[in-house]
Amino acid sequence: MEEKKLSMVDIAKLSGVSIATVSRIINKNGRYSKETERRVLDVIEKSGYQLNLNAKSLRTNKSQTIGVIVPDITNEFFAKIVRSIEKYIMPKGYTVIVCDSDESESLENAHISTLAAKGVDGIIHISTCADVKKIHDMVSIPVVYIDRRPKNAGSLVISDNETGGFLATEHLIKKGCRRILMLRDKNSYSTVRHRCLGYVGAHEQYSLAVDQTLIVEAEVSYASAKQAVLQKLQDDRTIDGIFCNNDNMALGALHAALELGKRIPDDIKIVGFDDIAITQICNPPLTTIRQDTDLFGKKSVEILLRMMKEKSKAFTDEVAVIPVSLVVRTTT
Amino acid sequence: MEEKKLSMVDIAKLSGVSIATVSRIINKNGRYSKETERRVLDVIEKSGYQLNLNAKSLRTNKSQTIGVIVPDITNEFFAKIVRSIEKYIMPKGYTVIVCDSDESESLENAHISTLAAKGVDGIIHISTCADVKKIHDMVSIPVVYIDRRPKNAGSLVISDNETGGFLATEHLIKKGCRRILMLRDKNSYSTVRHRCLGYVGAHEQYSLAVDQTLIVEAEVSYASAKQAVLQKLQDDRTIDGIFCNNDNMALGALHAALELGKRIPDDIKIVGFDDIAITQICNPPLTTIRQDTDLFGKKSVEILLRMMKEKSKAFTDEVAVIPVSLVVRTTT
DNA sequence: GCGCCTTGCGTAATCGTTTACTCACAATGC
DNA sequence: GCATTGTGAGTAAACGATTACGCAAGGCGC
Repeated sequence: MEEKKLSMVDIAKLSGVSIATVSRIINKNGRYSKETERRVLDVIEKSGYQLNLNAKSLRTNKSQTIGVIVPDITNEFFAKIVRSIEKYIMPKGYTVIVCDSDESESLENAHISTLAAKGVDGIIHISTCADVKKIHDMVSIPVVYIDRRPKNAGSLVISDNETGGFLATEHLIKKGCRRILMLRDKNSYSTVRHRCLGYVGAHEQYSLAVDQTLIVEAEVSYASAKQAVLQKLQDDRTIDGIFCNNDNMALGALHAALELGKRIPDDIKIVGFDDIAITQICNPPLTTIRQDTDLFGKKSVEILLRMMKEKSKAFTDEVAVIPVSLVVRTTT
Repeated sequence: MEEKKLSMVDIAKLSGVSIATVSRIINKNGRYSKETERRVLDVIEKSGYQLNLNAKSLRTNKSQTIGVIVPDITNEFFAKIVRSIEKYIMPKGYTVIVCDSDESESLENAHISTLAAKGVDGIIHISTCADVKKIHDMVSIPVVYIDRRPKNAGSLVISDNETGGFLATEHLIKKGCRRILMLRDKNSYSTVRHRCLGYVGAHEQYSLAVDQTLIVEAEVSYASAKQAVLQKLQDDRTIDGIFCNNDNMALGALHAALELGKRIPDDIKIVGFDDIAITQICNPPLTTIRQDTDLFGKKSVEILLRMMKEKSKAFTDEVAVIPVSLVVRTTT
């Protein structure tokens, strides 16, 4: 039961070669005969030998591991991105360490510290910070920032949030809305700001004045959004459309409207953002702006791999913008 | 920019002590004076030195890291468990590597291999396998199996699924249902089987015959569940209650019923399982059996920590059963 | 037959820690 | 005053891999 873990030395002894040869065979580095290879592989197989990746990392100074930091893994949008990242980077031989920052800067820093101490080769980061300069003063690991765009971020993968905001608002306008409530996240992430810009842009394009009182803030939760919309709809009876910062909030808005006896989409039309699963399941199904989580993973992995390869040279920062699209359902 | 990473040797030199002392100070192992401690800590602070955890793990043969394997991180129930595990184990100084097995046995094995190679100290595992004997022949790491109960699992943390099935069914019976459809997951995990046992048990307790044609299988997805229920409700007009294997399926069932013009809960009553967020948001809100994800994390961490501490001695397998509770909402 | 390349291996240094031994010195007990 | 104990440190040997370097033997061209 308590068998000592085998090391390369054991394998070398058991197969009558040197440990250098064993290493070469395991890494397929050449300089050995077919015959020895077979013998050694045989011994490895039979003995159940397991390479010690810690030793390997120590020696080679690469860990074949990346860190992924997300604000909340129970948020379906983030979970889907994580899944996509794993899907694209595992075939390249990397392991992923997922960290949940719980939207807290200090936890975020703690995670970065341990990731650095573990010697991860790179990080994909959905950061809660407004400015990430401190992080880069602290550690020098390739980082790709995704979804949100903090100050001093190098490489980036973000959705085209402004266009998203524009498409949503334009859609509402074309459907006849003239008094469109914009329900935005209280936090001022770039995602939020850009969606607002799109909202304003659409108004300009269609020669509608932007009424600042129609831009309302709430927490990023169903409950808070519902509360805020209940309030606002009672204060302002002219509202005929709502564009929400994300689908959870949109759901809150939807239910607030229904609770007040509004008919959806006749009295009020609603558009969300993200295109998570509930949007198809809720009643009525929610019109929304789809973000391509698969492409998020794919692009960020692509860029990170490139950065890690060129680690020594100063890599150039890359920015990838992921297109969004309007998905029309029943709330508009 | 390209500063060489500092090691303990550098710190030792810079502060004029030996590297042993530096190590002792970092690990607070005693055998140094307050005075030297201050000096060394100062140097460390100023130089931005980062401990190399790979070297440490290599030397000590423990990695302060655990692996968590889940079938699908985008499933809110699993994501919440992961979050809870992190919450309870991070304060103990452990990092978590989350692996998504995508419900595939081979991916599961691949993950276990890398986790073993990385030298994780323990694993918390929601396994897709029916039997995990092979795994334990392969590696000898403490593992706590949670949620599902495979054959040859050692330590376990599972919900009281049978009681859950019983409570759900009893509730339906008490509300007047006599022809209760049980919509079960196609896969035959222990969770599924036990919920069925509860369903049968409640029938017996209330002297109702179990009609096998009322036990219907479907994939664990909204769409598949909806499809199956649409079909079944058209075939059998006598059905007046539905107990579903999880909330996503229950939502499918709910919408199938609504689509057929049934009034909920007047014509048909529905109960789900898990208590994920949508159950409160959907329309009408779903009665369900709540699983305590927080306790799942807490218990499994507790047991795993114990197993890791007693690694050398043969630890005794522990089984923790998490209580479930009925949450009554509007579908019943 | 001589130089030179290639192939197939082995030797030993190295990565950054931890820790078992030392050891000097001071304090304490009797 | 002498044995004992405790304190603050240093030396060096691991941990398990990778890899630069060395070397022998065989093949090849000329």
